[in-house]
Amino acid sequence: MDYKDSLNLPKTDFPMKANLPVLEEEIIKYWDSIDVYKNLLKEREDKEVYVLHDGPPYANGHIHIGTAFNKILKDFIIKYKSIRGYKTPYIPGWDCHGMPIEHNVTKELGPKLKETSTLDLRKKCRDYASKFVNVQKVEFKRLGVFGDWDNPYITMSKEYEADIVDNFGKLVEKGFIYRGLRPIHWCMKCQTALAGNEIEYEDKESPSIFVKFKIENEDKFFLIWTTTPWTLPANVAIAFHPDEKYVEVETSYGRLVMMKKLSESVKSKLNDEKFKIVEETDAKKYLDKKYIHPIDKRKRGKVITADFVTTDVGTGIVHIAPGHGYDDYQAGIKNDLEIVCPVNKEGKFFDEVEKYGGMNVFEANPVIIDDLKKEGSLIFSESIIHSYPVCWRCKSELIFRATEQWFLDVEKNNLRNNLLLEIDKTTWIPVWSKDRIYNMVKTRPDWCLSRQRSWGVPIPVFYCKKCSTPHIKKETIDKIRDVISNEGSDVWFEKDVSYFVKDLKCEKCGSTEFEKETNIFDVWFDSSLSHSAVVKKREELRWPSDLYLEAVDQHRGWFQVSLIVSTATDGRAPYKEVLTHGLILDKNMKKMSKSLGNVFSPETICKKYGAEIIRLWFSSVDYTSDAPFGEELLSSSKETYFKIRNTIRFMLGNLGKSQPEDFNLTKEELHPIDRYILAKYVKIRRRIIKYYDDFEFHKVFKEFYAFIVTDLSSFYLDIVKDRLYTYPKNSKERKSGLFTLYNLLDDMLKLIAPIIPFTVEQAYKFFNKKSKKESIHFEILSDEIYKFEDENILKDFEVLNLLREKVLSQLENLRSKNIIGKSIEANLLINWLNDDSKKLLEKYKEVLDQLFIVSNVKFLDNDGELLENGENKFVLKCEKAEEKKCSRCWLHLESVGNHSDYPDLCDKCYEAIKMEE
RNA sequence: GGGCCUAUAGCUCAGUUGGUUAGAGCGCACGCCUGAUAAGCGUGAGGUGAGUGGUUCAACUCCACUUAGGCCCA
Repeated sequence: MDYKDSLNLPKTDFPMKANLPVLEEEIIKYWDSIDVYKNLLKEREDKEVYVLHDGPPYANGHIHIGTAFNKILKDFIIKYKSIRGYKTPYIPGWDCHGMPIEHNVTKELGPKLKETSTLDLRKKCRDYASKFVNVQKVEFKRLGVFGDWDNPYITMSKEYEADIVDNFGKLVEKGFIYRGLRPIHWCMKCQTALAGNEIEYEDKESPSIFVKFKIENEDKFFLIWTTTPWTLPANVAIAFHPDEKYVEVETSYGRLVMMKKLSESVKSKLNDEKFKIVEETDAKKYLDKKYIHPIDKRKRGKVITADFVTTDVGTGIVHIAPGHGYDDYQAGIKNDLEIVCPVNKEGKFFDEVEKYGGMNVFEANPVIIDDLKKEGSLIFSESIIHSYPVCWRCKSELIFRATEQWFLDVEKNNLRNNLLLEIDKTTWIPVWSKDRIYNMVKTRPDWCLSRQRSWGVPIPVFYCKKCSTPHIKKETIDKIRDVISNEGSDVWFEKDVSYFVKDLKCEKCGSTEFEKETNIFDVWFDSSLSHSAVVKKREELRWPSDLYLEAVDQHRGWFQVSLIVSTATDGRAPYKEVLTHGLILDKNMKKMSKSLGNVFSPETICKKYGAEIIRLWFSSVDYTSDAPFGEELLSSSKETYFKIRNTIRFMLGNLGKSQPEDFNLTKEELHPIDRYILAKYVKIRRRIIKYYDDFEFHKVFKEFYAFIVTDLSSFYLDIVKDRLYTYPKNSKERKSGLFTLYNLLDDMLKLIAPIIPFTVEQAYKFFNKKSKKESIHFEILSDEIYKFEDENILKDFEVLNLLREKVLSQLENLRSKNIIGKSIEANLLINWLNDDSKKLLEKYKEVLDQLFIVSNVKFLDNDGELLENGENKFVLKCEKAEEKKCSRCWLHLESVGNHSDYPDLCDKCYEAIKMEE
């Protein structure tokens, strides 16, 4: 007879197949329909606030896997903190101004650019940014990220722009802002200054030349080395290394001074038979000497020392042009040199420059070399390949060019030291990231705030039309701020000076005619102020933030600029803790790039696999270093997901339609194996909570998944299913199992909710719970489950599990000999050899057959395998069960045949059948 | 060229202050079950710890260098 229908087999509508791409879309619609973000905050109204402030991605293009990684990591934290009972407002933001957008818009315009007014261009940029804000918003939401998507912060909003101007005013008032002439990277094609992060390096071929500079009133020459001949017209000095030895050498070209260490290399390059060292000296000997300028023979140059002088290539003496190099500039400041910059914004020499006026600097290179050759001062020339800065957008080669710019002075008011102190006070995860940003801040130059562009917030300064003196006053800036706060920053390009401020008078010349600054702020200045424009302004947030979380490149970027402005204006860091994650690389740990074709869009993956699969993968990798990503890797994530999902489904299926009140038991009434699995779970859960608190998601993932696989699927669930299927429906044994499943599932769903929010939401719908909420994410993960803590039972099971291992291996042995198939076809003969073992076996004698999933466990002397572990000593042996098989539970038991109305049933199954009749 | 980081099985990760034979899960191979079934269970094979050298009785672990890769800066 087939008793299958009399069993309590699992039954649930929670589907085995997830069909995540569709399911997720549906759940997102559901979340929208219940306004999950707002109502979650409402649920936590009176709770402590946790502020994770979102760093704004750039509103340019679709999101990529790296952006997704960052947002999902943030979402892990937001959802975890929330389910632990914090109120977690999360305001996503977008960085909207800046060069890349303007560049793209400019490119789209093509030749039409010339007819486009600044205002029109800005309008197009604004539309462009808006478009991608909306695109990315949808893409982020699709990943399951909770946030205030209806009210994000947008750096091009009026309020935000006004706040930028406001903070600039504060910085001006405190004296941090100055206007200075300084060499900066200059793109002559884009005609703009570039910030450090807008520069790339490429290999370039440059001339490398040795030029002799005649020492004044002596028949000797300094032999200098340079790779930028075009900077020679701007030469004002030459530099020796302070600690190196120098030599004077007789050559066919006269008596030359050079570094001793490099003289051999110079000799071989010159291939000069006359080459002969005649005197050994050092830099000091030449410091008060002058030399005749290589281009303008009327001028005289100075001799200085500098430690940046290269000692392994060249001649050991370098020419210094403070207007055309950063090191040179620093040396110039130190030695009080003139900053000469005879090059215009198109990269051409000023017309006044003799011979080379109007010539492009790179075109001038060969001409200058030729001239030097003609007059005999060039004594060697070759080509070298070196890495050279290029513009990040147009890829054309950059030059250093001294121009007037607005700067933020990092030394003012002891700012640099304060930054370092603030870095020290902040918690950095991982710890090394503190050293990284510390070293960067320690050596960083002043911040060049101005950009010669259109798409950005204008620098609120006026210039006297007559004498060009800048008018930069807090009161004026505040007035400009008020106008922008009402009308947006476009107004700067629309209206005259008088619209912003009346009765202005030049402090210097008394003129009342002014014009507006045409430069805009570096886009990093915009995002640096989100701590003010967002965290301080939004009432649901609290300043300073608890956490900033961005990729490792933001040590130079957002982490640093935010720290600078916040410390300058508010005297402290805008964050208490900073988490840095690595980047997503391809499966071979190579950088992703379009040209290599190894780029994945999150959208495609969501469509094919689902966001949960990406989330699961992200949770499994250690984000402190870079992580690989590729479609192949996703398949392991997929397997993992199915295992978790199926385990949840099995638990839901066994709980079926039963309600919690159907199996209300006390801890003491529980089956020992149930008490054990709960105790085991508690132990693992404590660790998981700690990992969450430390933001170590890959450990959360690992512990959780290992529990699912090792403790639940292959151990507990495999054991308990016999009890759930075959025991009388209302038996205590069965209730105990249901009670356990219920408590485990209830806690586990909440525990893993931050990682796979969609799946737990779906499971929650099929889960019969008392007092259910609209969403599982409204629930709070309390520590109530810790009441099942039980160290003693864990200790007992350490030994029992060793026994189980032995039993399994013996069963496998029988199976390989075709004596048994499944394990319940066998019996275990076991005996103790000492008191501890006896106690243990007697304590659990009722459940050992279940634990080992065999038909009978018999305490008999036997000739089996010896197991010795610490205080315990057993001998055990498995053999085929010869008892009759119960047709219902399939166990081989003595009691089969006891009941004449059901001769093929054991006692327990007989009882179960009778109760149902 | 400088600062910081990474390197343990095919994959993702563990490995306490240096101390037995370097662990886990997945994947893979083989077997079992067919009452979780596009599931479940068991067993097994996989490692020159990136490389070289050093410190030590003892190094995956500490030090130096090298290689490969990443970020940032020049």
